[in-house]
Amino acid sequence: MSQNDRRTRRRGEELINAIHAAVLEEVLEVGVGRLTMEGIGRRAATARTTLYRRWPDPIAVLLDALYHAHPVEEPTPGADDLRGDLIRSLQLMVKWTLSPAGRAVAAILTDPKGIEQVSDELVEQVFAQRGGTFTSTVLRHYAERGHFPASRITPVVADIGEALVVKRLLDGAPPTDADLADIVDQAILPAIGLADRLT
Amino acid sequence: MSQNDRRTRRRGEELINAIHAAVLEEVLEVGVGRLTMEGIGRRAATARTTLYRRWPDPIAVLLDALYHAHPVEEPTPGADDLRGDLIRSLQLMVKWTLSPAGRAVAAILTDPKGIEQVSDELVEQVFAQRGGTFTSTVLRHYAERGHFPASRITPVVADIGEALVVKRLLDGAPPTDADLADIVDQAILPAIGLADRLT
DNA sequence: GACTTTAGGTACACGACTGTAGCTTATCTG
DNA sequence: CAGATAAGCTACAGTCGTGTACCTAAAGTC
Repeated sequence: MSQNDRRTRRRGEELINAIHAAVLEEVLEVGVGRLTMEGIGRRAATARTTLYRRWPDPIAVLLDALYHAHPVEEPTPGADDLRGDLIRSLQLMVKWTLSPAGRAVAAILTDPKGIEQVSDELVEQVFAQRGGTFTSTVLRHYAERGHFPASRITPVVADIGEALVVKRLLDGAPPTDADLADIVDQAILPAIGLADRLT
Repeated sequence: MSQNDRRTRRRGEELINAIHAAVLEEVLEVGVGRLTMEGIGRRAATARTTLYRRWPDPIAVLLDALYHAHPVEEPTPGADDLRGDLIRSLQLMVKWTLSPAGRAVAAILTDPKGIEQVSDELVEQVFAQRGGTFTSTVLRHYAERGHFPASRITPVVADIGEALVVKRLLDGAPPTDADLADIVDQAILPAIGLADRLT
């Protein structure tokens, strides 16, 4: 080892974790389209050869990192607080979306060639939740308990919260808790017929 | 001219239009991050030197194309049909978003480095409309005429329609007219207190 | 301490894109 | 028709990423 002689040499899991972290950072900076083995290796401070021993191309590294990322937290509707639980479910969504894995998924979804490259299994595993899971879990829970008719949970209604959060994120301004409360009060609750606004 | 001897040689506007069209196609295929002078020139069937004579880099070509693209159609609220006008405004939005220019703007907005490269003037000119313009124009029109209180047009409410359309587009399924009607009936109208659903 | 595994490093040929220079020639203008 | 303009083409040196081969030495195993 000529220069840059690091005393310790990472192996196995430790090394792989570093590479996973590196690829997630890299994709945020350059986008899916410009991921390179070079860039990943540089950021993880490892040789390209090491990467090629395990993965055939940069996308494979990225998908592997996502596969091993922490799963999405599920909203768990509590006692008797529809409004609060909706807000909390959107908070979970925001939290996940701002995490490295969440932002990487967003990068793939918005890349022209992103989704084509993803295997079907991974789509199931990682991407399935992105849909209407967050608020609709909560909505179904309260509809079953008679707080409002289940027929109100149409595909459109199930997406309102997520859609508005996505819009805010695309606009570059992650929603605050107050924004989330507004979304619940001014969009979701009216849509299910529970307009408890005081206008 | 050695091989590929084209009888006609394009000049001026004709050539530039071809280049503009080429860059818009190119960005849809490869994304903002992978735009190259090579690719644009290849697609427009022109020499790279011709491109360099006019633009310093691929992004400049793209922005110039957007600058010269047809502007966004504005929704024009009609006589007395809030629901119909809302649907029409969303139809305009979908139409624009699916156009080459619209999709190119989306590509820039979702690119990690996309927005940074855009000059402020162009943001004003091209991107300003993307916000809540479509439905909120209609909403303001009818609020002024007393169909519902203007105080209902909060930032959240103004974004509901656009947000849901964006969500559908991100999911890869451009909304049909029936979808747009559902969005209006099940999300926008309830939010402004005009729940004319028959559930 | 010897042996296996595997990360780190160097080197190389290949291909894509860059930015510039310089030439040829089609097209437009007066 | 003559001259000016600008598009088309070729060439080239430089940069960056690719994928592979091959060597070295650190980290683990017995």
